Amino acid sequence: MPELPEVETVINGLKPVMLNKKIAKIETTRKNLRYNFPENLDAISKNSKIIDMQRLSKYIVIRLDTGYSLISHLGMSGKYTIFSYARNEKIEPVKHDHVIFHMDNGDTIIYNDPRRFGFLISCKTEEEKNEKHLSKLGIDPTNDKLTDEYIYDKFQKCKSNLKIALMNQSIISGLGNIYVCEAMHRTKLHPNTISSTIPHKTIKTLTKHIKEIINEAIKAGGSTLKDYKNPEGAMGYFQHNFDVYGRNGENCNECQSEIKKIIQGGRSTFYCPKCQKDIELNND
DNA sequence: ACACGCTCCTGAACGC
DNA sequence: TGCGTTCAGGAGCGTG
Repeated sequence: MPELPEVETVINGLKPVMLNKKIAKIETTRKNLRYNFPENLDAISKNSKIIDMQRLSKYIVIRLDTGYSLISHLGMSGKYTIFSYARNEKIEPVKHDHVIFHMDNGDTIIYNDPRRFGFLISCKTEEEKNEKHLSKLGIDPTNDKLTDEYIYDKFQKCKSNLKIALMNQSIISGLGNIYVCEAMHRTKLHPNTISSTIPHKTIKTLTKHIKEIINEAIKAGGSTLKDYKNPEGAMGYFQHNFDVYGRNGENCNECQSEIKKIIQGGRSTFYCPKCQKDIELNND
């Protein structure tokens, strides 16, 4: 599933064919994904030029010279596929193609999303800061402004456990289930630890690990970008080896203990009961 | 103001 | 073999 590093990979793959290029037309094959497509999609995008593209958290923001921005989210299963006109790539429509970007140079970019948790919405570029998805975002892990002081301060005010706090997009924006699990494991913190009880020193290590893990994954994504056309022709998701995510029942790489899966906030958490101790309770 | 749990959706992975 | 059931997940939103 696309998390921050995958979105970064996708936007880097899209930039060469979209940034500073003109959109002839955006075609949609249904009314909506998670939300309805913008009613004024044609008016704001037809014959417009893409003047900027930026990843904000897990959102792809496409800024047009009409003064509007398109906001794309990949949800669970969203994929972009590029068909290059210059390279004579034949467009092959497949099930769940929902949005087709016809560029004026003949390139075609298709958004496909089987589960339709993704979306494409728009707002005026000058009103991005007030857009409901973008307005409440915390600090991105790739941003130097994400410091241990910031996280420590936020966590001091937080009553919830570490897993929930790290998933809170208004504190750190862009961290998802996978990288939260990995960061807690690398820092040897139990997912049930109450956020406010974690010492500043430990938060410092946690902050370092969050940045490390995200940067490693972005780097891994970048290295696969060279041949972004996988057998399906879709771009973006690279295989990555995780220490705990999805590995319940398997052995911890550190201590060989069995990795457990618990549910927190309705979502799976994977952790090693031996490596990851609760600071306060020192329990399993 | 916070913390839950529900909701959207499909396909993969099971179980009988 | 083939059916039915369960589950996964981002994030807004409604409820308690």
